[in-house]
Amino acid sequence: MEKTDVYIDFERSLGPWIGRTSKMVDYYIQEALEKHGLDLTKEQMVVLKKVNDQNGLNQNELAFLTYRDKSSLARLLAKMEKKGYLYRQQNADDKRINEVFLTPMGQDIFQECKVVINKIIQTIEKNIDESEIQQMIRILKKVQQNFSGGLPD
Amino acid sequence: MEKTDVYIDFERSLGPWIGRTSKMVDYYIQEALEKHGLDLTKEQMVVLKKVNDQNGLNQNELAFLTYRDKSSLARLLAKMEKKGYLYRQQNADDKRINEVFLTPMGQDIFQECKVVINKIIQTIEKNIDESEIQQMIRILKKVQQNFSGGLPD
DNA sequence: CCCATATAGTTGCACGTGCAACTATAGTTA
DNA sequence: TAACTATAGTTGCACGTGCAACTATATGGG
Repeated sequence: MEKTDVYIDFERSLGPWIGRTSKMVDYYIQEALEKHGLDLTKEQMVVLKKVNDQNGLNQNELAFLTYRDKSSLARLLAKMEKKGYLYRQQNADDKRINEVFLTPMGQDIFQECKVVINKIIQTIEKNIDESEIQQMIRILKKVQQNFSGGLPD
Repeated sequence: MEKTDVYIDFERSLGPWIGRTSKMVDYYIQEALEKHGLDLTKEQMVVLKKVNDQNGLNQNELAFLTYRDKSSLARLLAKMEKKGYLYRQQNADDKRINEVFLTPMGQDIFQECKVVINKIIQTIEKNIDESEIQQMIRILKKVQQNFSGGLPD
């Protein structure tokens, strides 16, 4: 390679490491959910947890809080509603709004889910001490801030 | 919340931070590619780079090296072949094998791509010094190792 | 030589994604 | 009240994903 060539060392940079680790975390979560016999995807789990924590949120709020497009959220809700985990209730004052609630069945599923979530957290953070976790989160925040300014020209 | 309740603080744990940052990185890359007028997705870029670095890999190797299922890879290749970025050549000795090569057009696209990749690396790592990057990669490796043992019971 | 097994690649399926266009309702202003 | 605008949610589209079943070619043993 010539000196003037732009050297690409993407592998040694943060991006691919974050991406690959994220992918592994996702696989692990999916596997853990299946192993516990839960009929849930990782994405559905995130929505289930959010609805459990804050009952009655509308779809736009839920989409924002779970970092997805409102159309993606609508489709997740449709599937979870079909499985009987939650229901959408039209707001009487503003008929455009659907408020989302867990069914008793959804609440039960979430109780099971909590066990899995805790197991996941323990596995991810095994052999990593609290100071390292804080350090890591601090740097990840920096990375996120680096994108807030938009694209450089 | 009762003391006996399993407290879930997923938000303060590493998992969601890694996932969200990864998502932001992906959006950023996609945006950067579009802004440079490159008709490429982030995933196609990864494949393009790998084929550029190692010409003549077969599909299985390429799938392994880019961390995807061989079927996902096959579909990426089909799209990139259709756009004229690469071609697949059946191995004469073992007709099951396709070896993958960049076309001249694919090589040109990759040259453009390099500029974008370097811009991405710079943006991600802005205000983060080398020791922090090394620290981060060290912890991410630990997280990945935590999954290698399979699921705990 | 033939059959069983292994391997490379493809295809069908169900999942999730964002964007853009669309419907319906709400609110505001002439 | 009618018209314009904003907002919540849905739908079509193209993208990418893994798994399982499938085809075709290779290989090794009886």
